[in-house]
Amino acid sequence: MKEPPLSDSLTQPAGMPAEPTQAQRFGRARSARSATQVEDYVELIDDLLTTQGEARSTDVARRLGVTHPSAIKTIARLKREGLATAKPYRGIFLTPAGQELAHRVRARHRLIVELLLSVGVPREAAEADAEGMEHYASEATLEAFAAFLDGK
Amino acid sequence: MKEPPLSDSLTQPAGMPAEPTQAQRFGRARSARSATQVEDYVELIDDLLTTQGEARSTDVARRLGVTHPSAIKTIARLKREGLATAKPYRGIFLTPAGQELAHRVRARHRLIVELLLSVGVPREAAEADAEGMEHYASEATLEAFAAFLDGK
DNA sequence: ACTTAAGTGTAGCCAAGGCTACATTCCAGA
DNA sequence: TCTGGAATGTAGCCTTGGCTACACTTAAGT
Repeated sequence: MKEPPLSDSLTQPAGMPAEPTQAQRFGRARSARSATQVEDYVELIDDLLTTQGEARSTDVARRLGVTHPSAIKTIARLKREGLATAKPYRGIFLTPAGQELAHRVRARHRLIVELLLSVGVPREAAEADAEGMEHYASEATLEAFAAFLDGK
Repeated sequence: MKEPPLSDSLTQPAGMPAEPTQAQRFGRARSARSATQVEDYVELIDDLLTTQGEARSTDVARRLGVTHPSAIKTIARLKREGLATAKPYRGIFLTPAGQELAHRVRARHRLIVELLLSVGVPREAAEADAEGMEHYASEATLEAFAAFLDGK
C-alpha cells in the first residue's frame, strides 16, 4: 500500500459541500492504517529488547498472535525501511530511528490508555481498544488528551 | 483477510507473563481493521441515499478519495456480504442489514466525536481522528463514553 | 437522430499481510 | 561428537484494497 498524495489542504469555506475535506480524512485514515503494522512491531521489539534482552522472531510472532513467517515478512519490511537490523539466526535489533519511533509510539499508547481510564473505560477494554485507536490520534488530539489529564 | 480464530479467552492470572492476552488484543485489532472498509462504505452510502436520494459509485469514490474502480470493487464485496444491492448503471442501495449497520456505525461515530470534543479536542481533529478510531471502540468503551457525556 | 462526454464496468497489475508446507541451521543432551 | 528437535528461514498461495488502461452505457446537446 503506497500512501496516496494526500493532496493540498486548502481550507474549506464554511458551509460548502465539503467533499474534499471528507476525502482527505479518509485518506489520512488509510495512511494511518498502513503505518499501524510498522508501529506495532517496532514497539513490541523494543519491549522485548528491554525486558528480555533480546528479540527473536518467534517471540514477536507469539506475542502478536501470528505465525512466524508472517512476523519475519514484516520484520523484513522494517529492515527495508531502516528501522531494524537482523542477521540470520541472530536476534532483531532496532536502529536509532527504530528506537525513536518505538518510544514515541509507547508514549502515545500510554497517554491514550490513561485518557480512556480517566473517562471511565474499564482497564481491560482501555488496553485492548488503545491497541487499535492509538494509530489514529493526531498531534492535536494527543495534546488535548495531555491537557485534559493534566487539568483533572 | 480471513479473521483469525481469536483463540479461547482463558482469564489470565494477575501478574503472569500475559502473552496470550496481548496476542488476543492484536487479533482483535486486526479483525477490526478488516471491518473498517465495510463500515465506512455502508455509512457513506446511507448518507448519500438520504441526502442526495441516490448513491452512485463515482460519488462514493470521490467522497472517499479513491478511484472509482476501487470503490466498485469494495461495493462488490458489500453485495457478496448481503449489505448492499446494485444493478448495472443504476445506483447502489442498502439491504435492511446494510441499513442497520449504517445506523449503528453512524451513532458510534457521533458518540466518539462528542467525547473527543468534550475532552477538548478541536473539532477538525476530532472529526478526522474519529474516522479511524471509531472502528476500534468496544461496547464497553462506548458505554463508558456515553456515561461520561451524560454525567458531564 | 447522432455524437460525444460523463458515468460505469472490466481486466490486470502491485504491495501488504495473512497462511501452510518445506528447508535449513543451531544447540543441547546422549 | 553426533544427532534430533526447536528455532529460523524460504517458497508459494490467498484476499484485500489500492492503481491504470481500456471498454461499454447512458444521456444530453445540437
